[in-house]
Amino acid sequence: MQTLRRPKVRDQAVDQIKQYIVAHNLASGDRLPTETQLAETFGISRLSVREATKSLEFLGIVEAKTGVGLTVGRIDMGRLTEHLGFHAGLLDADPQQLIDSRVILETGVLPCVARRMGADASIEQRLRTLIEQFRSVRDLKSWIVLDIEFHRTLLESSGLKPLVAFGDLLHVFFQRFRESVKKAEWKVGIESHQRIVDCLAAGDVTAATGELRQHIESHKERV
Amino acid sequence: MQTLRRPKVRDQAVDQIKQYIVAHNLASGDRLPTETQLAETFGISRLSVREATKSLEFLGIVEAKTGVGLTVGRIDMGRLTEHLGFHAGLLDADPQQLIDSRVILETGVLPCVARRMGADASIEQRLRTLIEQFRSVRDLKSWIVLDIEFHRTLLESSGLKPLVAFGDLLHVFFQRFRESVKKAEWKVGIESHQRIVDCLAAGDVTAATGELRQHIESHKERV
DNA sequence: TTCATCTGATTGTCAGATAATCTAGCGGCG
DNA sequence: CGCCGCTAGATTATCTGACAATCAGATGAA
Repeated sequence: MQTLRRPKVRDQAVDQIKQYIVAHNLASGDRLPTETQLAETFGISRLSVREATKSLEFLGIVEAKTGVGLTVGRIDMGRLTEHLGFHAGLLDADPQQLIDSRVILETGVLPCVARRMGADASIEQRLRTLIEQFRSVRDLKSWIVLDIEFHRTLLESSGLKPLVAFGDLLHVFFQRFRESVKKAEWKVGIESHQRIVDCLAAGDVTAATGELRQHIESHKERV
Repeated sequence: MQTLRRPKVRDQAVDQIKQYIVAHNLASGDRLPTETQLAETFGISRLSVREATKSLEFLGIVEAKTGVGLTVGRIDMGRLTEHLGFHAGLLDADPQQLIDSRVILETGVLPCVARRMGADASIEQRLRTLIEQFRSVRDLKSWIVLDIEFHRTLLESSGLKPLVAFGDLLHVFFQRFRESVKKAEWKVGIESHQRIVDCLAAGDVTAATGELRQHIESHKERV
């Protein structure tokens, strides 16, 4: 039997606010109508509008300042990670699928990265600087930060912003595996990063792809 | 100067609820106290508790059912991507990047799809059924619906849910070019779909990849 | 001009009330 | 005994009205 449920007012409000942002082509920092105005426009109480804006604010889609008003915000994955990662058990994603997705995503951009690397020397420079920083890492926490940074930079080097955004999201769900990385594996990971950049710089995309695949799939052993 | 601001009640509530989940080691589906009880426990009004739970519900950390109560939720990537369209990486992305991202995403899953196709005949069946439906299409609107359905099915065939979610998101931003597709291009697109499935069924991933790349990149002419 | 102050606008929080919805238990009926 | 509908209680969903806290800009004095 299909339980037909009345659509909740607050969810409608969420959709309408999002729709408002899109329709008016608002960017980060732009003003939104006040809560009262939104309530009147949508024909609902201010409280329902509030629940909607508070939800959107939680994700960073809107920002609210006391005495000022609502503005369009900017989603940052750091905050998202913080809220979602507090209890890894709640994340519903198959580890196997996460790994495979990352492999496809990151190996997929390599041809693009190699091409741009040839045209812009600063890209290789940036990656190599990161690898240097790895050598002075002492604790797991900073290793994780650097590892995420490295893979993010790799995606950024492709110049494809949508994939960077998606990569960030994957990392949120990936976090829990990272925490079980053993110290012995750090060194292996660093070497692996090194080889990937070397291959790319040499224009050998195939070798870089194989190396990166193996690097990411090494997480499967910890599942 | 450091602007010290009074910590907001609902943010404290959010933290306390998260803390409650961790402290009691609750898993997905477990009951939470009622809103009233939480309000009393935290010494705040029920409204503030509500704003906190609604925010957490938005992310999927908790679930609220009318007449039942609050339970701990399960965070899935699909829900998140649904709201993540506002991420700067996507809003700012130019058409070129969207196309390139799609190429990488969809060609990336092809090896995986071909592999699964060999093991499960229903996958090929599903794709071919869609191609059949294309032949009876009359207007642009239904062609678009079918086209999206085809590419979604392709991604689903890989079994990688995260990529399906991301593909859905990309399609939202892709919508605008689709509407300028000329009728003459329909037929080309349909033939293209046909060849992709044929190549996959024959196990020729390389040919399928080339075909699919060309198929998606044909949108570049309309930018 | 420059600075302190005032004022209006806007969000933040609270209290109380009513509607909608679900679960569980009760009782009737075959 | 077992099944079914129904009621009662619990719980979230929504609304109304009110007041506090905060901030940006206007106002006015030195």
